[in-house]
Amino acid sequence: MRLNIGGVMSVKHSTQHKILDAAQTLFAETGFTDTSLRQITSMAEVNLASVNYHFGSKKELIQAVLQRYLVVLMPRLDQEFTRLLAVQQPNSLSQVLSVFVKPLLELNKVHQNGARIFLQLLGRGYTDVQGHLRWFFNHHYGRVLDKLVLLVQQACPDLPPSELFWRLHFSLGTVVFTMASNEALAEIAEADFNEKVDIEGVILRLLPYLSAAIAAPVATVTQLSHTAPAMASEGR
Amino acid sequence: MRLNIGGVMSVKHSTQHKILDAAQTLFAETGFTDTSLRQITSMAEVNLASVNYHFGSKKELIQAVLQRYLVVLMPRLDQEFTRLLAVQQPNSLSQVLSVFVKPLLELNKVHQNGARIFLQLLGRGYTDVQGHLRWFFNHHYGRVLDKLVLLVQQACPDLPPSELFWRLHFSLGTVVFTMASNEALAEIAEADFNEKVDIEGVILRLLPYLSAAIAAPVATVTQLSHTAPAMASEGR
DNA sequence: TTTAAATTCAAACGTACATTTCAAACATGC
DNA sequence: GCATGTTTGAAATGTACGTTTGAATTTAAA
Repeated sequence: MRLNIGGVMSVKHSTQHKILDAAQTLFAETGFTDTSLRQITSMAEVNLASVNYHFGSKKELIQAVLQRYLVVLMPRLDQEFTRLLAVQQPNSLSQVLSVFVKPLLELNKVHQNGARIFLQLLGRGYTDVQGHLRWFFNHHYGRVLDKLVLLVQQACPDLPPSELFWRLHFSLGTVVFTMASNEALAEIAEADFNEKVDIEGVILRLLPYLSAAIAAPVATVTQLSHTAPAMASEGR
Repeated sequence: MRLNIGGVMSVKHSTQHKILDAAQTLFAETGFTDTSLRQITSMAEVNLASVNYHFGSKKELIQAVLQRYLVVLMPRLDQEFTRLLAVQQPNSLSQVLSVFVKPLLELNKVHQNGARIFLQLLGRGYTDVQGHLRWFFNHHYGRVLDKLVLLVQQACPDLPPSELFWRLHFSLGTVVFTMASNEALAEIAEADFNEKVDIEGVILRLLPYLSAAIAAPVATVTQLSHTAPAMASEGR
């Protein structure tokens, strides 16, 4: 029989567990498409067929790897969002963004380096094609993210909804890309600035950056046309 | 014989040209690894073997696709950077970032939707594994980007170099991710806000966002430890 | 027109992949 | 200890890939 992903197999590292551990590492490093089941089962020291036996397919394995973190993270985030929404006066933007920090870092309890690995996987999920992952995210966790939008809206009442939409996606891009190339960046940072940077360091560097970015003054039409004059686009 | 990428074959669409056009579209949509030469040659309506005949390998095709834009964009950027570096008093951050707009939009002359396609390809180049592309970028255009760093440094003299390093990469992520998912975002924006958005619109929305982000106040140690208290990380 | 090079073409090659198969090993409750 | 259900194992299947080949065709110079 197969499945039973959420169940408590535990005790000694089961085959499922070994597969998940190897898969997340390789997926985070190399992306989903560029990681083969043979690499995974070889690193996990299990038989090739066991992936399809336990998870059904590679696609479902990918989702299982993400689920392990999402089922921990999203309820925590939901709880934080709900708490912030309950207070009387609106929260500041940096307050809103700060609630990500603890839940994310608690992913380190799920697995060593869990926070980094999860964010890398999230990045892969958005940049690799993997259409099923986008659907997967929205279908399961769309409600939670709606609360985030509401909170940011309250924190930045002057921001038009469409501008807020774009800026939240800009911010998602910042996080996701940073995490996808995290290893390379951390290496360079260490070599060039002699600065050891862990995932917590990166997250804390992101906060002021994103706070300022999302709350930036909206460019007026005159400013825009002055900044980038002439140049008729042929595009679209 | 093969190669002669920069040459003026023109007249009627040559096989090389047709391959490049099809390849850039598919690469931008699906990424490098997930696009097969068979898809490309089928869309281009040329023989499968012609890719290897004209470009040598898939890897070299990828580089050729990018080169078509880079050879136009980078000298233009270099010229703008040099101009800004020549003026007496330092430029503001938004002045520095604004110089990207025109050179980018001029890529629409290289090919229809060239600016969007190039930025999407750039994103793929950073997020897909493709180690050779990172080397390719740095080797050919590292000098130009050094000037950008210098300009931003002058515009934000209070920013420590390591902080600047991270923020520039955050910004790269913002741009690259936005462009990679540009199509999906533009669709949503149009559906939800009845707002037609082209590549120029996105770029102009990015400017104030990035300006504010890069110039954000640097979080002090006390601020950091207050924002995210306790929670000892087990990571790394 | 002849000739040689450049290009196209259909076919094949070798490799790697996800997935399936089915027998063997293992565990578990009776 | 036997029988039953679960998990593993080695091997094979079929598909898709990048690349190579060599003959056919087109191009362009002599």
